[in-house]
Formats: sequence, structure tokens, C-alpha cells
Amino acid sequence: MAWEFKSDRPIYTQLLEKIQLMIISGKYKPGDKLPSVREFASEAAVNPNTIQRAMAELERIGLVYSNRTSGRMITDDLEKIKEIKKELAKESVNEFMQNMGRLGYSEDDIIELIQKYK
Amino acid sequence: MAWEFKSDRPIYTQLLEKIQLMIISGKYKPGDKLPSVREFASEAAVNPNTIQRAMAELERIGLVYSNRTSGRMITDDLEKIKEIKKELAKESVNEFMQNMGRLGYSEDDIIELIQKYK
Amino acid sequence: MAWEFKSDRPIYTQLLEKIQLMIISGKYKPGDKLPSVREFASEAAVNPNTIQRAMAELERIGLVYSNRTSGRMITDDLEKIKEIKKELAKESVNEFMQNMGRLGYSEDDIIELIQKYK
Amino acid sequence: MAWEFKSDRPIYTQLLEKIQLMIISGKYKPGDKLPSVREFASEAAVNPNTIQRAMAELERIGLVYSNRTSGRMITDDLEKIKEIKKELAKESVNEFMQNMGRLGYSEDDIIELIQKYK
DNA sequence: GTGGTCTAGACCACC
DNA sequence: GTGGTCTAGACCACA
Repeated sequence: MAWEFKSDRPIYTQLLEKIQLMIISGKYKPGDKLPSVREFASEAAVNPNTIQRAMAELERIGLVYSNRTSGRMITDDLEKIKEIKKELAKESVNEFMQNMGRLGYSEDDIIELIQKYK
Repeated sequence: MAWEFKSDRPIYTQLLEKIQLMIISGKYKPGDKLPSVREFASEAAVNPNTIQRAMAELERIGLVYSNRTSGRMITDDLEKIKEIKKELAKESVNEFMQNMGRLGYSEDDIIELIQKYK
Repeated sequence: MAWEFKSDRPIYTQLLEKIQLMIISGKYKPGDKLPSVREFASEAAVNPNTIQRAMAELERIGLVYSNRTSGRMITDDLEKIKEIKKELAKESVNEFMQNMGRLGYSEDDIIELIQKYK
Repeated sequence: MAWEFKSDRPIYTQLLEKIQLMIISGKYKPGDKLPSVREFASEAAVNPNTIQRAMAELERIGLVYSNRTSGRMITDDLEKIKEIKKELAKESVNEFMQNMGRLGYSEDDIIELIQKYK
């Protein structure tokens, strides 16, 4: 995993998204133990507080839970993971369709562009 | 036009995007005169500096040019407008497709979601 | 306002609750401007980051919103405030009734205790 | 009995409360022998030290006493049990009434809410 | 001047 | 060793 961050958005946000993606795509499996905050921080070359913040958000979302002294785990709740995957996709689709609509593209135009994409 | 701004991104960016859209979608026509910075500022309830900044960016892109004496105009260059429209669409498609790909959606999945959109 | 904190719970939580209460009880009125993070911090004798954290939570809840450069305001949404008041009361009642039920008190017992309270 | 713990408070506290409740509600009867620390620990899937700590507290309160040779027993002192039950109820009522008062609910409001509770 | 973010370093309770 | 909290101090973009 390449821990590279752009400077246009907060690091903790980018961290959040990357980890979210790793969970959704299955790189981190349900029940897996996550590296400790300190490990993570040194691996990503970032301050532990920054990791903490991303983790707190992941907990709030429900993808991750912490066990005080035994570290952090990925949720076992497969449904939750699917649900968040769907939600992220939905948001992405909505934003995209609105953008394209405002630019004046019809559904057919859009599908054509997508089929030409790579 | 609703001049509403969210606080998660700079106002001048949102302003820029809205005006860009009004040009591309034809609400502002090529050659039209734009309101003065002051007028604009009072209409959008925004600091004139903020308008100024958005305008500077629009000029840099080439959608707008200023005429020392007669204020700011929309470009006459129809090709330029089309080109920017295409570019915005392309960026939007690229970002969208990358997002969906990372989430694990295939081209067919995506097209299905788009057809179900509204 | 007495900014005193107990050490059994995080300061930012106590801060959050106190401010929440001040909004709900009407000490801060809808639309009011809140003190800046720095002012608040020096008034409560707490680190600005701690205030920031409490404020971020209040924003997430929707009681407060920030205007980037012009400071933070209490929401104008009276309904939202009422709703949160009701929700807090409901949580409080639920927890209380469960506690008392587990201790073996009936509804009548409970009402009697309440009527004897002070 | 469900041995489930939240991670927002120390486990030994939650353990303490649950056992206290089992004594007060009569699931453990006065004079009953408690499981050994080891048994308890394996049943609740918790570190024996944690059980130990909860037990120490129960002894301090006087709900439990240990008999060097024959393990730990529930107290025979029925008055003690009643007294603690009353004290817990009183604390619960006080906290609840203060909460509701701060939220702006009158005694009548509160009684109404309680009567509507399930 | 405002909020937002980040770092560095420290201390704590818990197990 | 683990997560959680707090402080102090710094820098940035924005208006």
C-alpha cells in the first residue's frame, strides 16, 4: 500500500477513504486486526493523532471497532460493509449524474462516454 | 440563480464553478457583458475580493476577458467554450470511473446504475 | 457560566453537553454568534483543540454551523433544536426506566419516588 | 446472562454492575456460593484480573464476602441488600431528575413521559 | 482574525 | 503495549 497524500484535502480524510476502500474491497477482511495506532502512524509517516482521527471516524461509521486494550478490529458485520459500499456508489453516481446533467449531457451521451472510457 | 455556498470548500471556487456552468450551459451568452465586481458582490452577498478571485481564474482559463474600460465580457470563442465543456466532462467521467472501479463495479454494473438513476 | 470539569469523563464531552444545554435551554439563541475558538478556550481555560473537538461534534449534530472566516453560529432551525431536546429527554427516560426496572421497581413505585424528590 | 461489554467504560465496572444487579434482583440468593474467579473469567471471556477487581469492589461494598477456604459467598445480610438497592435507586432518581430539570421538563412533564414509556 | 489541520510529546486507565 | 485524551505551538487558506 502506497501511503501518499495530496495536499488539497486533509490527510485524515484521505486516510479514512483509503482504509474504507481496503475494507470494502476485501484487502482487510471482516474480523481482521488493524495495526496499532502507533504502528500505523510510523508506517504512513504521519502523526499518531492523525491516524486516531481517521480511526475515530471509521468507528463512527461502524466499519471498525476498538477493544480498549487489545487493539482495533474490522467489523464482522458483512451487511454493514455491503451497505456502505452501496452508499458510496450511490453518492458517486448521484454526484456524477448531476455534474453531467448540468453540463448538458443526456443519459445516452453519458453511457457512450463511459463505453469509450479506456 | 441561487447563490448558496457550502462551507466545506472555498467560496471563490464554488463561485467559479457556478459561473463556468452558466457560460457553458448558455445562460451567459458569448459576448455578454458580466455584472461589475461590485454588483456581483452585492447580489451574491459575498466579499468583492472573492468575486475578483473567481474572475481572475475565469480569465486565466479563457472563458472571460476584461476590457480595461468596458468591464468584463464572456469570450466570443465558441470553440473555447466547447473545449472546456468537453474537458470538464472528461474529468468528471475519469474521476467517476476510477471511483467506481475502486469500489469494485464493472462497466456493466455502472451502466445499469446510471439507467436506474431517476 | 461556570466552566468546571470533572475528571471522570473527557473534557470535550462535558463541554459538548454544557453548550448543548445552553442552546436547548435558550441561553444561546438561534442565530447567535458563538465566541471564537480561541476566546472560548481562554475563557474555559482549556486548549483550543479541545474546544474545536466539541464544536466539531456540535456541528455534526447540526446545532451549530461554521462560516469559515466569520465564526460559528447557533443553527436557526428551531425544529432541530426541539428535536434534539426531545431526543435527549427520551434517552434519559429510557435509561432511567431500564435501570429502575432492573432494580425491580414498578411504574407506580417510580412515580412515587419522583413525587418525593425534593 | 449475557456477558457483553461496551468499550466506553472499563469492563470491571460493567461486570460489577451486572453482578450487583443479579444479587439485588435475586438471581444470586443470599448465602449462595459464587463461581471461582477462574470459572467466572472463562465464562465471561475476560481476564481473571478483571474479575478479581470487580470482586474486590463487591466485597468493599459488602455484598460479597470471601472465606479463605471455601471461596466467595453472597452476603446473608438481607438488610444490606435492600439498603444498597435503595441507594442505587436514589442515585438513579437524582441523576435523572437533574437531567430532566436541566432540559426544562417539569415534574408533571416527567410523569407523563414515564407513563407513556412502553 | 477566523476556523481547520497537523505535529510532537505527554499522561492516563486498562489488561 | 493498547487506545484515548489533552496541551502547546505552529502553519495555512480564507475573507
